[in-house]
Amino acid sequence: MHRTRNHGGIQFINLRDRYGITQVVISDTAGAEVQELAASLHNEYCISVEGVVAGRPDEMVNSSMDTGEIEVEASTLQILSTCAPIPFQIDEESDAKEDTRLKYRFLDLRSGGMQKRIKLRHDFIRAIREFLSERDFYEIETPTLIKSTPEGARDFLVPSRIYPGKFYALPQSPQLLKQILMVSGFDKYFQIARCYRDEDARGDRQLEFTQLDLEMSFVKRDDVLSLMEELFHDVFRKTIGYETEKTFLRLTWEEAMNTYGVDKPDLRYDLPLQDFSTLALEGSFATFTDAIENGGTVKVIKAPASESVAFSRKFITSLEEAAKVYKAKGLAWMKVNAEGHLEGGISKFFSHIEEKILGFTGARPGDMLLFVADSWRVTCAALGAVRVKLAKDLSLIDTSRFAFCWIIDFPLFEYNEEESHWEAAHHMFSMPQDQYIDTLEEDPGSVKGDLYDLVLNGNEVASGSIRIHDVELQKRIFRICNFPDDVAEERFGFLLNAFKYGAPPHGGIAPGIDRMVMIMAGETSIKEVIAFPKNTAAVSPMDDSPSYVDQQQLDDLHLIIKKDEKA
RNA sequence: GAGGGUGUAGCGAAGCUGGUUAUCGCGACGGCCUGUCACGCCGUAGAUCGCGGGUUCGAGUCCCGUCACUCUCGCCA
Repeated sequence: MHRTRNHGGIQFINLRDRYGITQVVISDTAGAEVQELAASLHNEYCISVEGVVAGRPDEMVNSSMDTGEIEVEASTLQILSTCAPIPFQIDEESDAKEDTRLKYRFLDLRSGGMQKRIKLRHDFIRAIREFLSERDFYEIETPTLIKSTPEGARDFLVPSRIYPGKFYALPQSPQLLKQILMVSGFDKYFQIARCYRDEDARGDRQLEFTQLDLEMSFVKRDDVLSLMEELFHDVFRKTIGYETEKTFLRLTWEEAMNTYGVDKPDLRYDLPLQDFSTLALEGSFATFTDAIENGGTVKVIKAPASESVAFSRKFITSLEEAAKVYKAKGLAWMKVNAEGHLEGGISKFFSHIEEKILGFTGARPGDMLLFVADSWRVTCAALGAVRVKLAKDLSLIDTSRFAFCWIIDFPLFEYNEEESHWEAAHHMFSMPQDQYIDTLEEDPGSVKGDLYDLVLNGNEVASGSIRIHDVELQKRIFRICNFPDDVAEERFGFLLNAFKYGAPPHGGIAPGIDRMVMIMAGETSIKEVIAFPKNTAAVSPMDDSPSYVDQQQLDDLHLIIKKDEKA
């Protein structure tokens, strides 16, 4: 029972189920007994009503309600279950704090919004299964108790009762198993796979999450990309009636970093970054020239004049704060005044090349230019953050769009300063691009991989690659990543062994289901599309996991708990 | 590991520079009401202001500490 309105002689009940709300009328015709029982009803009771569905009198039609033209004239009423006082009201969207919503998730899930999002998630997964099944993919389950392999994130470990001191790990993804399925001849595989990574949670990250895991044999990069383009075109149309582009824009990693400052650009707005280094050298602003002499880069972004937001000191400071999060030391600026001249900020260092700057940036009266000078990485990241904040604050985001793009040609390796060795930027099973294969070891940092990410509205929603299927090449990659042959053999021997037996070339991708549904639902937290999520402290407030276990369970698992130093 | 924000009744909020009995809406409880649909009207109860300490004649308000939640950096291929 959603709500009731008792007028003494007549009572209305809004009866709610998964499909919506229908009005029940309790009037004289129901009889005194039913009327009396109805008067005792409270919100969220579970009730059973029998009666006649009838059209409402003309003037009583409620046009704002799907079922507003009819009502049920009750003849019998039964209380199936009463309800304790509820901690928050159940409406379309709950206004309770997230913590409270999670503690009483069974109530929160009754809200219209949660019901819709869970349905959307179901529809999305169903459409994916249908699309891929029609294309001859097999859905194959892989184990959730696997060997712990060093792949990047921390593993969740499961102690073995039978083998003291040995552990299973929960998969960070079915990566190695799906590659082995390729060796086994299942050349088109997918799975709606749960993945586990023991790292800190975020708004768009849970420690367990769901991927569409997918792999194909005998494919090149473009085969995977075009399959995904068709898949999402089909699935978006079927689930939310949105027509995506037939093909998605492709940017190289370098292009994306240079133009948008991130490897996951939001293309619902433009606001490109421009390289200002050449012009900076013509000016006399020491911060810029110093940065360039130290091998750095100066970049500029143009903030278009806004009617609603003044480019005040306070506003610029808030942008500078955004830049500083990404290690920029500051944010330089200049404005174009009504006469079309540069003024304020650092403009005095550049007055002699005003024309060039205005031409280069296309800045018009009322616009503002914002600069960061630092190492290439810091400059890109910091100004990229400024770009995102500008788009939000100046309301430049077209929220009706779903803007997909591919990011390709990622670096294969990055250097781990703390541990002084190279490691895989993506994972160690991705294929280097052909032109680098002979000389991998000479300059790992310059090697581009056959890697691709799918980006949607500024979120990384899928990541994949063409894989290595050659034992020797795989071993070379392991060696570069500080896994000598004996260690690699111990950790990944089963994969190397499989590759000895006629492994086909293969590649795949893994779109994140939670994130995609989140974006489709217009939400900014994946908790809104997960029935039972955990909070940022990795706790489930409803069942209070994680929890302590009995000593007997620990004994069975041969575990001794070290006393916390703080305790 | 680090930074920002929040914490006042079951829920959501207000409470200005410290000053009577901590305010409002929703909800709950009791009553009235025959066409409502966020029904309406009358009434009642409900708060150690997250917790601990300090400053003060006096603390929801100021200071220190601490806990919880949340966002972000790190981390997460």
